[in-house]
Amino acid sequence: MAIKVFIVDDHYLVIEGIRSLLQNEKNIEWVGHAMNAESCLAFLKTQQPDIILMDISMPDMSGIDLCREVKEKYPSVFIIGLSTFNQQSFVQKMIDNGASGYVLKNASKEEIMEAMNTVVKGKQYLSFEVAQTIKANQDNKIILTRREKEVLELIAEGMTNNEIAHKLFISIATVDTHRKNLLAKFNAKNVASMVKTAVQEKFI
Amino acid sequence: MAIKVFIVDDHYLVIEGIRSLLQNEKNIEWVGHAMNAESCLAFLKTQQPDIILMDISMPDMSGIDLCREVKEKYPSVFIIGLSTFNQQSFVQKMIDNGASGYVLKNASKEEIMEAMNTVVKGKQYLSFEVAQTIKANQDNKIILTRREKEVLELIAEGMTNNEIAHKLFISIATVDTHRKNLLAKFNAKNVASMVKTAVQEKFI
DNA sequence: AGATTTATCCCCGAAAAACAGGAGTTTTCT
DNA sequence: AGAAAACTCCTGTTTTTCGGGGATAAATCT
Repeated sequence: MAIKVFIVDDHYLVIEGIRSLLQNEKNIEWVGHAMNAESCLAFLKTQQPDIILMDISMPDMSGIDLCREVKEKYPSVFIIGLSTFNQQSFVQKMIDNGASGYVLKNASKEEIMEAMNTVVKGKQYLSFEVAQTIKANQDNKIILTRREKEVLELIAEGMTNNEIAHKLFISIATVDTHRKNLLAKFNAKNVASMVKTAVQEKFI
Repeated sequence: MAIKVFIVDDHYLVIEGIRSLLQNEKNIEWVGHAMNAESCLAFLKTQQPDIILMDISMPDMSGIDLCREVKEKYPSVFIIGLSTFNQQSFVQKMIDNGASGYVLKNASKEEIMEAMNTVVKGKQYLSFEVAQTIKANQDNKIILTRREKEVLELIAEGMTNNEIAHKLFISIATVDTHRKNLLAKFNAKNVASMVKTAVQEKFI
């Protein structure tokens, strides 16, 4: 029996690409597409595909949130994240929210087919590059505590230790300690370089 | 006579999408595709299309550079930038390097057709959203001098005024002045907030 | 229950940045 | 050639950061 595939992506070209790709595949049945989260949910009320290929960036709702919502309502539908961004945080969130796979948009036809055939069996599929990045990132990952994240953000807002202390109702000394620990964790010699990497690595 | 179209994009799905889209257009002739800059240049040695649809992000060379190279060697070929990113700096650079148009990947078939029909006449085509963003960005744009950019980058590297002064062979006082002017231009009260916006707005 | 992590607080002193305000010289544009 | 912009340098003062310490209570994990 053919695998029923649905796709959600606001990029018209990608939808066309997938459609064209799957056209000649016998064990794949294209059941439709949506260009935003809302119409995807509307479609699911009428029928459920076996697999949803889901972009992570959409106009009305992020794929991350849509993924959770779909999985809550229709647990039997398998979801494969589809994205240009090989970014560990996105992948992790998709998986956390119930996605079974993650494939980059520069994937080959074979890879996409393999991904679908894998997840439909209940297994997980991550494209090679994604798996690589995740592994690499997990090794040299900076882990911040809740409080440190708060302080980091306020520092990046341009607030002084004094101002942060008042805002968080803690002592200046405490803020200073957090600041020191942040600098150490980021291996930065001052806030300028710390904020730079923090923004680049999406901490802020 | 049909417009000869070539596409360079490392995203397989996008190539498939475009191909599928153009298939039924009578005045469009698909002459081929490449998935990286090198094979694009190789193709151009054998024949020149009327239009190249060019992704800005590619594995071996950025579309920005490829655009310049192609335009130098084959000035009669029109180039349309193709990207997911609606980012003013990219668009500007593509245009500066000789591109005649810029279209987002979530464009409709009609928009892409219009873009091609426009640029082939020698006119410029920017997709609506892109034009909007450019206009919006030009209004509240922070303009930095060469020296200020240098200093900004070194600040973000974590260097002190003293270190920067030595590196650039200027006085500490001068670095301090640049720093002051930078803070004023960014409307920031310290480097932390300045670096944050600088990174976010792609100055770094 | 014991160990680890997290969050809190404190001191000191040197270094650096931020703030204020002025001023001369060289490029660049018109 | 003249104006504007960019780059350069200066003196001071105040504020903030940064690099060392060390310490205690509470939460979390094993």
